Amino acid sequence: MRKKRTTLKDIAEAAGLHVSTVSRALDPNMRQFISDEVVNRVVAIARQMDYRPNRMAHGLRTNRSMTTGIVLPDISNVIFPPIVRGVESVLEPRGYASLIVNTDNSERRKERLVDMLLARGVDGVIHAAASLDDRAALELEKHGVPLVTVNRSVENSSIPYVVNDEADGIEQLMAHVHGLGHRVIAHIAGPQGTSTGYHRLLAFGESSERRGDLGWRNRVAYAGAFTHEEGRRCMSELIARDLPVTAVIAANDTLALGAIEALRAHDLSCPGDVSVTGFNDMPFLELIPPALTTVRIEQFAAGAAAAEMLLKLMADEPADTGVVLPVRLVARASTAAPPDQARSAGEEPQPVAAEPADAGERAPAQRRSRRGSSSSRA
Amino acid sequence: MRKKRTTLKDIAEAAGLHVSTVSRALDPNMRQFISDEVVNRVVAIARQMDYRPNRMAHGLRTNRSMTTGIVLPDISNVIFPPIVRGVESVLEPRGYASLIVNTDNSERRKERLVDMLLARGVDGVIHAAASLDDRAALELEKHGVPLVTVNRSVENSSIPYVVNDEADGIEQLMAHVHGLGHRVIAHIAGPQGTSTGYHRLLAFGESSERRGDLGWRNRVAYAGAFTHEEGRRCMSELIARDLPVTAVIAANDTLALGAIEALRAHDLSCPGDVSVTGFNDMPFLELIPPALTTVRIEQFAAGAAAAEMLLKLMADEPADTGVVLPVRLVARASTAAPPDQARSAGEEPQPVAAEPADAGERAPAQRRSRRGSSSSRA
DNA sequence: CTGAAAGCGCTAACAC
DNA sequence: GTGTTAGCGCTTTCAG
Repeated sequence: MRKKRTTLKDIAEAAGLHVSTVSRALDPNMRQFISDEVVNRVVAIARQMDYRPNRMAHGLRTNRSMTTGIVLPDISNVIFPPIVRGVESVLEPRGYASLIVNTDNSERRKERLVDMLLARGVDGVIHAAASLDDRAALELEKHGVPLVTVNRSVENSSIPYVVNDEADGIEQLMAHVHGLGHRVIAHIAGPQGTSTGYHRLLAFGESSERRGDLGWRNRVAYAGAFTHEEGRRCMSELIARDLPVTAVIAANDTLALGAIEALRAHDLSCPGDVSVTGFNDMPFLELIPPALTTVRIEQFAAGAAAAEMLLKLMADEPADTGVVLPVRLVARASTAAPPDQARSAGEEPQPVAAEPADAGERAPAQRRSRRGSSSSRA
Repeated sequence: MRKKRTTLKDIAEAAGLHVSTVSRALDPNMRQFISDEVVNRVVAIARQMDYRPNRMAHGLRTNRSMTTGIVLPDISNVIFPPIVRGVESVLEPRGYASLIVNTDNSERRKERLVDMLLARGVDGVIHAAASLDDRAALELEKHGVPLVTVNRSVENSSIPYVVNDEADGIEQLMAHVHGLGHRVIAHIAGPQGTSTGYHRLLAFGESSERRGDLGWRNRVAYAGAFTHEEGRRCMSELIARDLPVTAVIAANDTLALGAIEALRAHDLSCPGDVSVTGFNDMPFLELIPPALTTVRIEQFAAGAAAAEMLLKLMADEPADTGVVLPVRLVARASTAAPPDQARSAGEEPQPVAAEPADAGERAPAQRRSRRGSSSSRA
């Protein structure tokens, strides 16, 4: 059985004052209207009685719970915890606590969870699991709950967002592999219901066309989720299409890891036969061979920026409609010059590492290669 | 500005009933006292008006917030998210939401955060960041807030816990390396203020002595935290002691990874010169060469078990005083037979792989070896 | 400067 | 079965 908490009333009785006076004495903004003597006495008694304001009562009265919601696809996914820490780095010092929920990419679940957050009267929500047409987000908007999406955005809405520069990230990757000599480049696209999957694909297409590659559509495989398994499946699919692909831009690191696994299963090496790139720069990535070339996104900073925006919204101050954070290429070992030569089929000559073209079509599966090296016992 | 929520009063007016009647009609446990006709009407109106019970008001009245706290060292540490998911897998279906806080291993911070949880009236707390003498946990106990520690335990207290079988895990690792022929085994001990660090060291000592090794104390390096850097530092320290160590039992995976890095920096190979083991079996570990031999703990199950206990405590039902979950050895590539021969100095002959002893003392740094293989570009 | 009174939205005796 | 009343702990007019 729990001990009864001390309330303002208890303090009031102990101090021989009215509760409202005690309330004022304990409220930094109201202290000015109370004599110093009383303030000191009340504060002393409060401390001594181990008083802790009841936030539920406070919230009921003021309609502010000092609690926010953080909606994630899955906290187990390594890219989200840093976002959460970023959010809390700004919210916690301001007195907010966070209810964290995981949608597991289920829209139904998402709506249930948002309902739950609403029921608890959250003052605002950070949404890292948004889909392009996010019903739950619109529901929050409808109820006037301040909302910022982070990492992903909601299309055709005025919902403020903090996202990464997907287009620039893809462009940097494309420039990198192009510079290495690759001319036939494939894409493992992420779920098209998410802004990340969608915009990265878009950027891949635009970047391809900018380089004179109009046939890129044939070289896209669509992942249903940002998972290892889907990466594997998509890579197998690409291999089965028997195109002369020498580089694969995966929509994120997890897909890339799966893709490399599939290559290995087909006796192809990365980067010997096929170069592969990721997106996000997950922790520990540099330790997994071949160390993945990827694009680094600043998750902590994104979370912090989103929280700053949310603070403004919660205070009814004007806030940005959106922030796009810069990203940067991290070139590692999973990309290298294509096997044999760089091919070119009508493009302008490239400045970097572009050897004279080799006209013949070449299936990607033609050369035997070393397998992954990590699991043999010494 | 937020739209006003519909309240019981709104429904009461719309239905021409009293709020208390509406309250009963909406409460599954009170429905029985209300006529079906009214129940149906109320439910219909509630749905139509998008009614959502105000949990703050409910909590204020009933003294139950339907919210629990989860205290972690750091959600960014990959072993904790699965625990959280395990907890929520049982709590969420029962209507609880969770406030997650990160202590960053600071006792001061921990107390502040527990204060914050108390202020929000959490119905119970899952504590995964307990220290052996945890003031914050005792504070919670004092206030009568149901509490279960998970992963770690609090010494000399009656606080219920869910932990892993540290002793058995260490024993399995010791049996494994001993079986491979290792006789001079070191330990990188975790922080001695945590039950994991403390009990693993204890188990290392007992297991050593059971095998006739009484000199193990000289082969222990103490890490101040479960970090990569500390693992590196401790391994360097062990190397500097110039003992004929051929195997190192690190208190967890992160320390082990740091240790392997230090070996590499000293031109020693793992497992060629020194075998290294971890504890926890973090995700992706099998992909990082040399794949670490470790002990797998069931984090999700631990979280779920802790939550089950918490549910009982919150319902004032009798609960276990503690649960010890079994662990299991995962042998991978970071352990192998010692270089040259297995040494033995007075122990009984070992059944597995124990070659005749080599009498000479041998410094661990004597043989040059291959370096880590992950970062070369093709 | 301090006190009195009302009420946030809900539940739980207690009436009828 | 349903209405009445009181009150959880707090803030916030309104008086004085």
